Amino acid sequence: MTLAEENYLKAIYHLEQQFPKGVSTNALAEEMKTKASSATDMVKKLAEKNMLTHIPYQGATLSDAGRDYAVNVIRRHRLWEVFLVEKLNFTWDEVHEVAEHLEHIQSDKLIDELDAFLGHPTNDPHGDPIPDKAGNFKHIEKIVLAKAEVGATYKCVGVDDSSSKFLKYLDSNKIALGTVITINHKEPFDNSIKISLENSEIVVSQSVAKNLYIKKV
Amino acid sequence: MTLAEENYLKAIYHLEQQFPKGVSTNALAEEMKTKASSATDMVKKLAEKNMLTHIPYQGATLSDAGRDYAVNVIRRHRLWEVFLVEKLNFTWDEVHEVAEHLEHIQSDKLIDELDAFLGHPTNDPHGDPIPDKAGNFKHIEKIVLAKAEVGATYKCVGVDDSSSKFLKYLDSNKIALGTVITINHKEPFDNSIKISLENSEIVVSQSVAKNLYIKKV
DNA sequence: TATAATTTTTAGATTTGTCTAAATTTTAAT
DNA sequence: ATTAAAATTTAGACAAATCTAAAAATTATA
Repeated sequence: MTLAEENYLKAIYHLEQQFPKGVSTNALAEEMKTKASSATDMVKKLAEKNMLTHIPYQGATLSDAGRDYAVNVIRRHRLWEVFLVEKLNFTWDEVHEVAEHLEHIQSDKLIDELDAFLGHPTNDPHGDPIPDKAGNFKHIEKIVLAKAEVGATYKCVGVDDSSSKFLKYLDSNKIALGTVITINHKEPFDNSIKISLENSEIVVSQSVAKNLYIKKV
Repeated sequence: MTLAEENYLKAIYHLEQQFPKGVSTNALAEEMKTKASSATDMVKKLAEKNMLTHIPYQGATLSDAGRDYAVNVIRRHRLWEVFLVEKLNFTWDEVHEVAEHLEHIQSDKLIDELDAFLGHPTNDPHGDPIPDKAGNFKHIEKIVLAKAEVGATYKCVGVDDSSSKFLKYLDSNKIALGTVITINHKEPFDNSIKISLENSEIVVSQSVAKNLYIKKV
C-alpha cells in the first residue's frame, strides 16, 4: 500500500460514515482536495487490490480488508497524536499535520511499542477513539452541542472539526475535553447557545455548537 | 526536498568522508543500490537546486547548503534511533530501517521537542555522534580494533558496520558500547585478535576487528 | 600514442499519481 | 418523455524517479 493509497482508504472510510451506501467520486475528490478523474483512477486501483468494490457511476464501498486497513492507519494516526501532545508538548491544534506523516510508517513493532509506551490510550487529543490492535474501538454516546437540552449539564468529549482555527477558538474560551458546561439558553433566531463554564458564561454560535461533542454528566 | 533527494544527499555526505575530492557517479549508484544513470539524473537535479556542484565526468561535491541539509537528515535519523531504543524497547540492530522512514518527516518542532524529550543525547545507539540543531557535532578520537596495541585496554565506542548481522554477533559475544576490552594477542597469520572481556576471552576475526571502534581508557 | 577498458552521460521508455478536456452516464426538470 | 444539468469516466499529457541500451568521455594498457 503506497502513501497515496493509504490516504484514499482513510478518506473513503471517513466518508462512509456519512454515506453508508457508497462514496461518490466527487465527495472523495473533494475530501482529497483533488480532481474527480484522479479519484476515479485511484478507486479503480484500490478495487484491483480488493480494498473496495466499485460500481461505475454508483460509488465505492470498502471491503473488509480495506476497512481493516483504514482503521489501522487511523490507529497509527491517533497514537502519534497522543505521543505528540503528551510527550512532545504539542497542542491539540498542532498535531494533525505531523501525524499525517507519521501515520504512514509501516512497522508493527513501532506501533505496538508506542501504544504500550503511551499506556494504551483509548482516545486521541480530540476525543476520538483509538482502535486497538485488532481494530476494535468503542463509540462513546455523544451528541452535538446544538442538540443539547436547556438546563442540562454536559461534559465536552470531542470535536467534529479539528482545524487549528476551531481548536484555538475553544482554547481561548477555556473549553477543553473534560470541561463541564451547563446550557442556559438557546436563541431561536440564530441558533446560538448561551452556556456556563466554571468561571464564565459565553454565547457560542451555531457553527461552534455543531462542531463540539458533549455527553450528559 | 523530496524523500529521494534527501536520501541522495545523505549518501553523498557519507561518501565524501571517503572521497573528499568528489563523489563518483558509480560510487553513489552503488551506495544507493541503483544504476549510474539514475545517479547522474539525481546529481543534476541536486546541482540545479544548489545542493552540490557537479563537474561532468568528475564527480559531485556538496555545497554548504547541501552539507547542512544532509547533516540535518542525519540528526533526525540518529535522534529517532535513540528514541526507538530508549523509549520503545528496540534493540540496536532493529532501529535503522524504521529510522530511515522517520528521518524524512519535516517538522522543526517535532525534532527539537524530541531532542529535548530524550535529554539532548550526543550519540546514537551505534555510538555515532548526533549533530545539534546548528549542525555541530564532536568527533570522538576513536580507532578501529584492528589497529589496537597488544596489552592495552580500550572501551568500545562505536561500529562501522551497523548491519543487523554484525550487531547480533556483538550481542552474542557480550560486546556492547561501553564494554571494556584488553588486547591479548594479534595473530599475524589471519589478523585475528584475541581479547579479554569482563568474564571471557574471545578471538575475533579481521572483519570484526575492522568494524568495531574503540578508545583507550 | 593509439587502442582497449571503464566510467559517465544521454536518449528513450516505464510507473505512479496527478491534471485537463472530452465523452459518457445518470439525475433532474420541464 | 425529452432535454438540460450534473456527475463520472475515459483519453491523453505531465512530472518524478527509475530503468535499459547506446553514445561519449576518461583512464589504463600495450
